[in-house]
Amino acid sequence: MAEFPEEPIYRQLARIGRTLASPVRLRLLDVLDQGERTVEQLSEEADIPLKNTSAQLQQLRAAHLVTSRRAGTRVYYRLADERVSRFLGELQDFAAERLADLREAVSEHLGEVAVLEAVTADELAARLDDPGIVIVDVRPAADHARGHVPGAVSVPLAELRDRLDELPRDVEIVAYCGGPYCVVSPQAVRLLRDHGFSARPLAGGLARWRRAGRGLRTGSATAP
Amino acid sequence: MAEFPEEPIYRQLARIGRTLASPVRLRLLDVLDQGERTVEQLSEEADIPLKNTSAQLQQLRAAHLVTSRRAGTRVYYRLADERVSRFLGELQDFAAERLADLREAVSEHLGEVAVLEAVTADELAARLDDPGIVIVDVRPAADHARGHVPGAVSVPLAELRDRLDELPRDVEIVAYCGGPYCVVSPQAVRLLRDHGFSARPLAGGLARWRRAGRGLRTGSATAP
DNA sequence: CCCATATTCTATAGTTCTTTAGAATATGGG
DNA sequence: CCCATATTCTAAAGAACTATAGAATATGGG
Repeated sequence: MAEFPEEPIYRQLARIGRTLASPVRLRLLDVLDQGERTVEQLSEEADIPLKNTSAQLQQLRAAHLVTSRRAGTRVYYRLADERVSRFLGELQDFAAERLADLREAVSEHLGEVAVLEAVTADELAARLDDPGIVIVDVRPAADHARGHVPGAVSVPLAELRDRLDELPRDVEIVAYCGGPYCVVSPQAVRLLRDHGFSARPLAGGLARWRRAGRGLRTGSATAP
Repeated sequence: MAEFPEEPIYRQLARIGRTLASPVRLRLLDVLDQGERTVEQLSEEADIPLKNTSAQLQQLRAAHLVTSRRAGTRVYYRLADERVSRFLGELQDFAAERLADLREAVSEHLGEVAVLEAVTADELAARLDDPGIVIVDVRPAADHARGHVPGAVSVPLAELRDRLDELPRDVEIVAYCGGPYCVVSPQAVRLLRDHGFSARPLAGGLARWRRAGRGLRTGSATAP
């Protein structure tokens, strides 16, 4: 056991690293970045056994990355603060930069098109007032109501096929969903393209938009 | 073993986390942030057994955080790029923000004064041309020659006691050394204060200065 | 007060990581 | 070509972490 004099300092730093060293915990953090969840919701949404979800949440809490509150018989977890979300984003960018295997896994999961042709948050921010684009929020309507990209229209993926005629054909459609590795918006883009629309996904979803310090709107919006 | 669909992505992210989960590796990264080193130099400077140093360097290289080059019979390691240094800094800030135990360990290691009364890089940058401060680089002269805060005078800690009369008594002295947890500049500050000087350390040392995107000067500088 | 539900705690098997000894490799000098 | 030096590879013991079963706790309702 190495015992250099700064060991206590680096041991503490390593606690953060260790907490970020588990795929399960990183997944939970990404889900929590979408908003507050109960243990059961997390378990279901992240597709992780309940007991393991609870156990990992204890570790996240011990590292002060999440906080919890009890409401009746449920316990709600959320990210400790907005800085955690930003740091997560930094980790993801940093990792993507240097691990080709990560870029490959993302490409495999989302599809190559979703990665290569994605609109960046900066690009979208610059074109918010451009009449040549329509922004479509393909998450469940409740998520849209809780906060969305300014001007974004809510068309949940499940309804998209039946509501194609609400969308204009002469402009570019930018579709987004929640997390940075969410497959919903790539699926929406594929569906739209199959029907002759010009569509691209938003890189990193709403999470990256928020992490870039971009504002959100709340409340509902009607179709264009 | 959890097997949610995004697992391959998060497994890759976790590789970076895992690499940052060891006190030994974090220490090695901080030493490498000071500049290129051979395995033996690292082992000695970080106070970690040679074989363990080598083993951990393999892992850092596998995660693409460091690169190496062979020169004759030595192998030199360095951080893979400047982004690694910045990310390290972000990790350190992020960890310090939420782990009271880390702040305590730093306080214990450096002394409370060094933490509470340190000059921030921003503050120092704003006062670079202020005639009311003198910046003293207390690292070995060779390190100073390789790069230093603009205007900084080289007075290695070992020589400080004998060169006190070179320093002005009517201005504030800012002393700095290399890494964020380096004890050399706090020691210099204590020595200076004991001799009636007004002195403060630079928070985070030259590492934080560099990570904040501040420029360096190279070459030698004479005493004030 | 007892019950059902949601979550956490305790204990443990299995896995992975760390450390280090000993063997192996690579380089330059004689 | 052989040797000394610096580093890495291989192997193995020990420590730490993950996942999960089973027991325990906390809450609100009847």
